[in-house]
Amino acid sequence: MRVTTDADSPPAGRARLADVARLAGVSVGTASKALSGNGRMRPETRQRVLDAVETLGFRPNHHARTLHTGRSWTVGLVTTDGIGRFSTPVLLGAEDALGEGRISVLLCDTRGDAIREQHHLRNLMDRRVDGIIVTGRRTDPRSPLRGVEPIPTVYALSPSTDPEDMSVVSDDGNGVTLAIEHLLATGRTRIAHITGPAHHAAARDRARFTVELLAASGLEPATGRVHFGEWSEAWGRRAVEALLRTAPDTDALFCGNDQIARGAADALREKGVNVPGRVSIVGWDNWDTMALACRPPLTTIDGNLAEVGRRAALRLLDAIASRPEPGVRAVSCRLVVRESS
Amino acid sequence: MRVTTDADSPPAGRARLADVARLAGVSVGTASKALSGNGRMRPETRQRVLDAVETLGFRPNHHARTLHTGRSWTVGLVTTDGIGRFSTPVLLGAEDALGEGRISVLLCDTRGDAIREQHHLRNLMDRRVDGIIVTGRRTDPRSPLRGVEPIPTVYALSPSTDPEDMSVVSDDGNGVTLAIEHLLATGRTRIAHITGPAHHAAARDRARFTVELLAASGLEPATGRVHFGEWSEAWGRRAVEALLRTAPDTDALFCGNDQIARGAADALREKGVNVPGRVSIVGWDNWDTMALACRPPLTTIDGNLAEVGRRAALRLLDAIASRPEPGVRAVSCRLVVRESS
DNA sequence: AACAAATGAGCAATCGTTTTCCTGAAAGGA
DNA sequence: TCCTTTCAGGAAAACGATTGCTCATTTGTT
Repeated sequence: MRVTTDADSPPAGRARLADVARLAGVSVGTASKALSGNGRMRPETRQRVLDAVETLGFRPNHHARTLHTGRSWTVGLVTTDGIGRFSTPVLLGAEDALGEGRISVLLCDTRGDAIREQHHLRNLMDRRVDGIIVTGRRTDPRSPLRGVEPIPTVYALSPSTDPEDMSVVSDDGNGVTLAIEHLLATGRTRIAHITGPAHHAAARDRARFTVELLAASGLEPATGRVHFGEWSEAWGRRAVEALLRTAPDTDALFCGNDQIARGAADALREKGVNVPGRVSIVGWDNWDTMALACRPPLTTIDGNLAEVGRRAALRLLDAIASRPEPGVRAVSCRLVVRESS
Repeated sequence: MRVTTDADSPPAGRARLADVARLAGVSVGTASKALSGNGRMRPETRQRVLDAVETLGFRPNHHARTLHTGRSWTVGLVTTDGIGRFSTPVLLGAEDALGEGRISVLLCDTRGDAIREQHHLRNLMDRRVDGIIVTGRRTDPRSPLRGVEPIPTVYALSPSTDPEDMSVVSDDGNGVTLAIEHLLATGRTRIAHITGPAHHAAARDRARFTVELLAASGLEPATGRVHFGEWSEAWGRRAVEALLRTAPDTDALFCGNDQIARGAADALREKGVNVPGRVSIVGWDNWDTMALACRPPLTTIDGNLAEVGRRAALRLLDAIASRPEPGVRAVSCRLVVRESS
């Protein structure tokens, strides 16, 4: 209930377009046109409206506008489980790119729960979001969202299993290439690959690319096989200990993530093996708290996750402007050379 | 432009309340009342409406509702710089508590830029958010938001400098008490405190509480003073090396965060000093990748950051329901005992 | 049986913009 | 001078729900 003492008194609360119009001596419609730049009008009229906007501190009501135009200038950001180390940069990259487009982000954390996901999706549809970005912490493909048909959706980091959907991922093949070529270029040939659990796509893919790429140079992994394990420092240490026994002539370690790499570096140092003198190490993720704290600081592959988020947002904006381009796009990785190689 | 072939045909696109009403054979107003439970009506009438809702898959338009009622069921979550290790759990805790209240979260990352902050605030006001939660990555008090007067605001993690604002923080004093009492209870008396830079409130406050609490037991820090430095492992290592020279009889380290603690643990191990045999270590943050990967796993103080977020959200909900309770509330910490003590 | 009270349901105003007509008036051309 | 364009600006209909008010019916009371 807006309180006004009489018809022409200054309005209580926030100024409405009607107040602006009255002050400028024009109709509401004209005021609207003056602001949107749609209708034609005398420059001085427009200026009067603009001045009135200034004096009253008028800001248009977002919901009224959305109600009429159907565009909410909002996108839903659905994170599959928690907001972790991987989804955070994606999320920030997306928020950044969307902010440029004056679009706001509704955050939905599903905690990996399908019920909660459906719940959030209905909410997003009720709020008439212009689009949805889905991101998870793993690179394993995920099943597409259900029941959001008319709303453009982009999958970031974890691609959709449906190739007709839009997905943006980090290019693991490219990352492997950067790492292996760097090691070969610095004269290493007996390269071991230590990585995470085989049931993670990230581990499997990187391992496969590694083996293929080594084979292309007539090489094979130092121990003849890839070492799957966990994404932990402890696994890195254990793997190195085994490695020093089985293949003591190994001259480089390519690790599936920075934690494994750091564990490996620690184990080597404690065994008196010089890094990078006798063994080079390359990690993956460029996770600063690991890579920089490592002794020596880690050479590592940066998945450019913020860029993945940015690109996902840009594709979403394209799709919203109805230029749908389905398919998976991969963002190149970056090799960050530090002292471990 | 909604396309209908004739007045009574099923509507294209999403169902509106008008469609529900027509199907149920009642007026729009009655249908609305049937759903909100506000008006009185014959049970069978209500049921007809409910059935129609079901058949049409009707979901109310959020913006239309907000436009009329003024409540958007949305809160803005403003993070001061990035979304880091500290703001993430706060954010998740808040999102969780707000989700219970069927409220959505608009994410605003200011990147520490005042211009961007103002920009986001105006946006939030345009969207008529019901409330705002402000969070940062430091515990240093921050200046209150400007120009959001009528909107309830809660500061999480970094309190507002204005005591009349609502703030929720982690209780550093309590954390220090837990840590020191644990060390004393396990027989340690020559306790050193190694922490971050003195220009961080987190470092200063924890140091002050530590000195006070030791004094209360007739003790003083092992070296007679607190060691300020950085929040890094490297500083932890350096500090320990200095400590072993100046005060070799030190029997416990209380570190300002887990990174320092981990660095300290590494340095001690490498000097052949047994942990926890000869020296106990307690860290702060319970940051799993540090605390669990540490050798030995770290005893540490958990700031319960998710709970800080939850409590901030709950206070905000209270304030929205117009029960304003200004002031700073502190969330207790938790001592997580592992093998380093 | 007659009148008052309670109840069920509809009408229409409202929220604040956008946008589509539509109307005068001014300007231009013959 | 008269007729056709162009132009400025207004009136009003959306957009989709909520809610106060009104008006018939029932129901209840002597």
